[in-house]
Amino acid sequence: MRATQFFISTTKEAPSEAELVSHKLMLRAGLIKRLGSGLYTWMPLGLRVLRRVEAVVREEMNRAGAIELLMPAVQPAELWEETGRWAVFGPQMLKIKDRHQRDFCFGPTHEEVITDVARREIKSYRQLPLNFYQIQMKFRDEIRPRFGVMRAREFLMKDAYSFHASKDSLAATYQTMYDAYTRIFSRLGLTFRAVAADTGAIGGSASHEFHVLADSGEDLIAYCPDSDYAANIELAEAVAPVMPRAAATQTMQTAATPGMKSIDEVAAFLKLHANRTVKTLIVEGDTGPVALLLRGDHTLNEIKTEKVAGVKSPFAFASEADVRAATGASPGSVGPVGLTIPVIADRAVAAMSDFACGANVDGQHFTGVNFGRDLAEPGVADLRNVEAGDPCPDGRGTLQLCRGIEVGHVFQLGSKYSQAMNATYLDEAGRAQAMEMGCYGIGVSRIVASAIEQHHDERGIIWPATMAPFLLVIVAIGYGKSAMVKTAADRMYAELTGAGFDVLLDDRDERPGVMFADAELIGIPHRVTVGERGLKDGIVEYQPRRAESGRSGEAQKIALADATAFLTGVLER
RNA sequence: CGGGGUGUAGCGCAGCCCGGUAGCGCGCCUGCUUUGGGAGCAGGAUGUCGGAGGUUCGAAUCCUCUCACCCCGACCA
Repeated sequence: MRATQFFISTTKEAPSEAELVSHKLMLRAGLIKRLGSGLYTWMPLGLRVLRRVEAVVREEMNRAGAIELLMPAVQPAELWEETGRWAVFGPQMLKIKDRHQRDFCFGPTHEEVITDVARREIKSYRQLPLNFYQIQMKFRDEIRPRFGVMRAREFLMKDAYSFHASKDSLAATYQTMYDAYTRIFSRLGLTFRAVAADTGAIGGSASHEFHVLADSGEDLIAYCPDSDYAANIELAEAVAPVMPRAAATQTMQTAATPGMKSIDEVAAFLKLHANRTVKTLIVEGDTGPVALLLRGDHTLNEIKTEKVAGVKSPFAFASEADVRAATGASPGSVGPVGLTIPVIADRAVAAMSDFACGANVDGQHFTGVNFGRDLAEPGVADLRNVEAGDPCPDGRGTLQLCRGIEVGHVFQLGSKYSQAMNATYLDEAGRAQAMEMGCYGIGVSRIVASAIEQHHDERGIIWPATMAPFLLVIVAIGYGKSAMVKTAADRMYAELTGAGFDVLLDDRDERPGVMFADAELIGIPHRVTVGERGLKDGIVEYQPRRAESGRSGEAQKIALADATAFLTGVLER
């Protein structure tokens, strides 16, 4: 591609809305343009990158035996009503009406559509297993779109759905997909980690997320340096303390804590560490409010909590009025002593003695509280988020936390959708059986942003070769003025393009600085500079795009006669 | 949904407090000079000041409403 026949629109300054490096660089490099909140145009240069990522995903999916198809982006409501998700999916789903006032949605995901395909097409166990995938725009009406294409409302996703006659077959395909994902993210040059993930209300036996590791990531991952344990913090188990509960040594006393609402205030006032206090959270339960007890310095894990028996799912805090009705006190002074509603303590709380908590009278707390003496033994569950230094659930070492960007998710669905939609096949005995299903997603557009998060410097993007929009840029200095430069650059371009490489010939009538700066901002992995200065001595200069390898440059001088051969060797690597 | 903030040329911003009819940098156009790290000089174009209403002789500026966008929060016992 010649720059004069392409469209490059770089800027020195990024629009003020951009927060994240990747967002700023994508805007500055002219990869994307914003149309509205969470809506982006992929400009020609950005689209090249997106297509590159797609190509790797497609290759590996095909290699793993998945079969590509393409489903409609707009889906009828009836399908979603069959699974009950029309009502359940919530405001994230963009619902639209056609001219006949019939309900549709812009697909946020495609389980319903693919299951409909499967139930129409698959009749016999002989046809199974099957794994279908597509690469398509999804729309999810995020509460707060942000970070450019990282959390956009419309985004490109690869979604695959597999169908099986047995759980074993599902497990085998699940592993195949897991391995394919590992290959995909490795080929794309990303530093990533597969982590155990929440299986949610859907159930099923296994789910893993693939996270690109980056401090800017929105997810927290708990991992163990001493074992292969890694889990999303939503899921990571906080194990019970090994030390048994100490015997009570204090008597329960009332302390006036006027106006104090937060644990920090109360703990500071009582001269206690927050880990000697218990906070009581009133949440909605299946049959009225439920009290949850958490150590003062711990944080509630809503995902784990909503799976606890008796707690309402989805998770919701009780209203202030309900808190008052259930406890007689306002939030801030609530405690478990004397409550008549169900009380569930986190494992850490269950092992506490002589603790402080709210007294169910505004402005009062108790100290020296003990289970079994001052109040009944509570129900016990794992309610809290793990913290760095917590013991690893597999018993080997301690947990660390890091941040990640979720770029992939594999899931064993089981028969949830096939049962709801009556997707059955006939087994060997001629009996109708619900198909086992798996689903496997990759955020294609998000990969582009996350790659930049991992690969950039102060000059711009540094693309891994597998997703670069061009592999090499020929910076031709004075292309329009110097016949010598034009001849050499054209020949090199023709030879390398002929050899199948994606080469950008910068034949613009720009000053050298502009061309160098653009090449670095856009992040093309290899650069060769052709100018009269070098050609007079029969040389051109080669420089790879590496972190911090700017103008100080360790440019390598190459004889013009050897240039094509040299570059071919470099690019093939 | 709650809180905060911002809307002025394609982009980044000033002007607003203290009302007098809009400016700077980058970019863009023309010409000349320049050509190995985002050129110089000269000339030029571009704005319903987010929208609606109000106050006023007069509104980018003050008031009201509204829309859009950004950030933070949605952990409080």
